Amino acid sequence: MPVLAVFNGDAGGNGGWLLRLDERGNPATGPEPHADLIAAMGPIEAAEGPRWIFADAMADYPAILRAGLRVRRCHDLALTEALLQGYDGHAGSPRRVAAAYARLHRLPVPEDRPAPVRTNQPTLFDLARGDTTAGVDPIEVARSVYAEQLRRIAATEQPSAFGLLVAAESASALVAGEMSEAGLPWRADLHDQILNELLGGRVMHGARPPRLAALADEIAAAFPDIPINPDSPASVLAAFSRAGIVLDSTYSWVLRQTGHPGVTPLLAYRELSRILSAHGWAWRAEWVHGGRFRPDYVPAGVVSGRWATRGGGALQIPRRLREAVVADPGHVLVVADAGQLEPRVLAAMSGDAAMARAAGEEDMYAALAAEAFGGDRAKAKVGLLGAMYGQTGGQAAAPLATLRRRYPRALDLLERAARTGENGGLVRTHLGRTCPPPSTPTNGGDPDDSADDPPEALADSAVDDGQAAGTVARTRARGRFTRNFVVQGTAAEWAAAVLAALRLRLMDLAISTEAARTRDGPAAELVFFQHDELVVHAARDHAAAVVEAILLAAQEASDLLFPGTPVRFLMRPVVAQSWAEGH
DNA sequence: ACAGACCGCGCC
DNA sequence: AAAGGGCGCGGTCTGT
Repeated sequence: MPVLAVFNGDAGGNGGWLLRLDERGNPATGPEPHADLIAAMGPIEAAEGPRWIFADAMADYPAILRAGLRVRRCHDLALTEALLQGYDGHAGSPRRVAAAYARLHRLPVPEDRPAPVRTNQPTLFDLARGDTTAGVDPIEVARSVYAEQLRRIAATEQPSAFGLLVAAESASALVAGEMSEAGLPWRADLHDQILNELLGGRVMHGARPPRLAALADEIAAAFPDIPINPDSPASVLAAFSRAGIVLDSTYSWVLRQTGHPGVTPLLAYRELSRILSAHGWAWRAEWVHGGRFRPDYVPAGVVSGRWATRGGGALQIPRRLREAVVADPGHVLVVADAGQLEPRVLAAMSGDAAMARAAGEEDMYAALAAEAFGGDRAKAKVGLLGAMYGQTGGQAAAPLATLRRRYPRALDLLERAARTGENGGLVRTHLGRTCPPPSTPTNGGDPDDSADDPPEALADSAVDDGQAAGTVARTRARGRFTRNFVVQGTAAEWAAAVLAALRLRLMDLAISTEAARTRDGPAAELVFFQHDELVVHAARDHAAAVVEAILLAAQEASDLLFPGTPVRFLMRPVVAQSWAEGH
């Protein structure tokens, strides 16, 4: 039986209401006010483990965690609303929905609670548009939104798939809260060691560390006729131009082609400078505390459903620095990443039997190569990646033609998605996440109101027109976006399902072991997730159980999304002391 | 002085 | 040899 938990949002208070619902979202009892909502939730979680309905788990769950409670399941109204609005062709901006919930939380609850009114309650969408009326009851609004969401989910083309998406998305919000609370183990001493080794030591704020200073001198020496600031692309372009080399960008691969002696120190400078500014001492002072790096995860922060983070650059930690991520004494890190996830997803979702056969192998690219590319693995890989990203020319062109001939169903899925996008249409992932509508030049960057605008169609007859060239380029870009969306988004769904399954298994592991929560911390907990890779921090004794849990979670996710598929989704857990070791 | 665009690159 | 998806971030540069 689902239980709606609404915090009343008063400053710093823990008060709120619980309302038990039936499976259609109708009230099963009256709302219960609680001065300490979390204290009231604890026994219910222990006894029943219900699906909690939260207005916005990303806002509500941290306080619950701080109070020492973890819940097994939830339905997140905000994330679900964004999914449903997206499904209906609206932009479904999570920001708008979040704002609606902030407003919902601020609504005063009528002292004399009226009998629940079934009509005239504003929907969340109304709230999001600011159409609220005074005197509405936030508990009843949340309840009716939930009931309405159940109805809308049931009305989708594939209700069970969409329901799975909602469950996985909601679970992601719980995982994100738990991972932020746990934090990624980060050894400051090792981080220092690496930085010192790379940069030659730490200097006063603002000055260049020795290695960077030396490289800057080398660069200057290579361009004797003109002062050069290696941090400024414009200055670099000017320096090369003075040396007789005219470039239109300073991308590393462009620079490398020049063969100029200044290139080697310049690229080395940029690489080190980036580590210093993005993940150096200043970064650590801001983001690492008590031996833990705690980024703010934003599940579904990317339109494709991938996670984003706010601050801390958590999804861009340079490989070199991963040596500083080391398990606590008596613990291990279990690192697992999904190998070749996106091409396997394509094989499974397209139902292309030949490609699925290749995806049943350990190395899918090698299998494709053996079957269709005379054993040339690189060709198979570049062709398939090009197909998923929308590359048409260059070295991908020839392999693409081969792929289209040998794996027509898989390629057809991609090309249909691209065409739909080019024609202004919307595409969906395997579970039903819908891409945002195209933005139009008239409304600039805000796609929120563009759902009814006429699509930009690809007009071949207008290609000659210089004015239309920009439109054609935008249209093609839209096609590449929708083409990639279906694969990237479905991969994100598989990964979210793995996370959801794994966190339940890890909770069970904690419960079943005596050392569920010793002074050394929990038996095992998720501490990092990045698109197709996860890290579990576990007491050494539980390493084997965690490995098993990861394998089972991956299998569970595959069975949920693609029952019976011959495609193998590889998730290879490695037990290691440091993240770097774990691959 | 501050905001926003652009750049180049880190990760997937 | 050199075209194509999604992000976040810190730096420079431009405009106000």
